[in-house]
Amino acid sequence: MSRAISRGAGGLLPDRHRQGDFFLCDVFDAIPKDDLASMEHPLFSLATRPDRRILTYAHNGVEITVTPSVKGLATIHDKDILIFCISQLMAAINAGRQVSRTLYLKAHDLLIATNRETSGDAYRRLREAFERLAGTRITTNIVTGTQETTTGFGLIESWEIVRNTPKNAKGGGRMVSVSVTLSDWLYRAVLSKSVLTLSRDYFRLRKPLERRIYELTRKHCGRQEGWTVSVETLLKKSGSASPRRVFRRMLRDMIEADHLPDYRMEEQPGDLIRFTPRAQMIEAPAIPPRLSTEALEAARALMPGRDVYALEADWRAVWARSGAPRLRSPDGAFLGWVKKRAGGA
DNA sequence: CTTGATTTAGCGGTATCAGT
DNA sequence: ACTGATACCGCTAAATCAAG
Repeated sequence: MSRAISRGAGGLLPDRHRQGDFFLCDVFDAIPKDDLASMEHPLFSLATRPDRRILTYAHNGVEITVTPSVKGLATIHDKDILIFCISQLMAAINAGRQVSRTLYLKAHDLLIATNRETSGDAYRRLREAFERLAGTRITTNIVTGTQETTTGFGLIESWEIVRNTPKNAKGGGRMVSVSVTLSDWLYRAVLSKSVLTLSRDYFRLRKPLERRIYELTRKHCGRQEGWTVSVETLLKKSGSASPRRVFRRMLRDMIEADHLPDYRMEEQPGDLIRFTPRAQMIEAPAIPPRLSTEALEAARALMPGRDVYALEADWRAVWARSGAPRLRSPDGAFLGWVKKRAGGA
């Protein structure tokens, strides 16, 4: 009854849904101010109850204001939805498919990938998440010479949930499709591929703070040998509203749990935290295997009706997962994997 | 200046609360 | 059940103050 993986202090969530890469898009990378892009601007609330703070960041005369709607700031859970959307978009781009600002998703996929329940209550929460995402407004003023340009935008522009009317019990009230229109700037940021690949274990992180810290480390440490940061600046970068001592306590719990994918964390004297990449991160990124069009055609024949490019993306994920081995025959390996899948389900 | 007492600030811990 | 934020509690060290 008890899953070993979820036992113990602050366990990881079970890995119930393996799929393609996930990507993170830094909101401010889209803003054409180079020195801003290098900064961290916490946009998403870590709190589990409505956060109605107005966040303001100022740097070199540029001011950024994040204003929540009455529903509160978008939370880091809501960001998961955004990550999912961006990842879907990136998968389509990488597969060479046509993309647009509006994407259509299956509600079930979204809920599973973001580690939510699939109960009826989950639909309500998904709805609220969209409201927070669309309601959180970002305002910037950029001064160039004698002119000052002030722009405002939301995290997503619009959203739509389509569900069957709950007339009969048969399929009644089921959420069938979700369409999300990303804001223009976010869409352009994804198109220009200014995204960061996240560990597939990202969604297994339970704590919001763990997710946030991972994002920060992913961006700041990357593949470097280490990153040392003071608790104070980490507190600021994370956007946590907790006092420093409570925040420090959370960090120590994180160190104790040692859940962070790709990175190891330790406390150092002087109120410092050091992040070092785990062993497998050091290796240079491997070149993904190329598949011939013939192999894709053969895969299409093996699993008719399936999107072969999605299959390819899935297979690449599995390949990367297994340590990115050098393949003598990528086509053969791919077709073998597809055959196994076609036979299984 | 030294001594002692009092306030202040920071830390850690625990309980509570409102969210998922 | 578990999270982050908050409010307490007790403890310690530094800072402040009031005489001697």
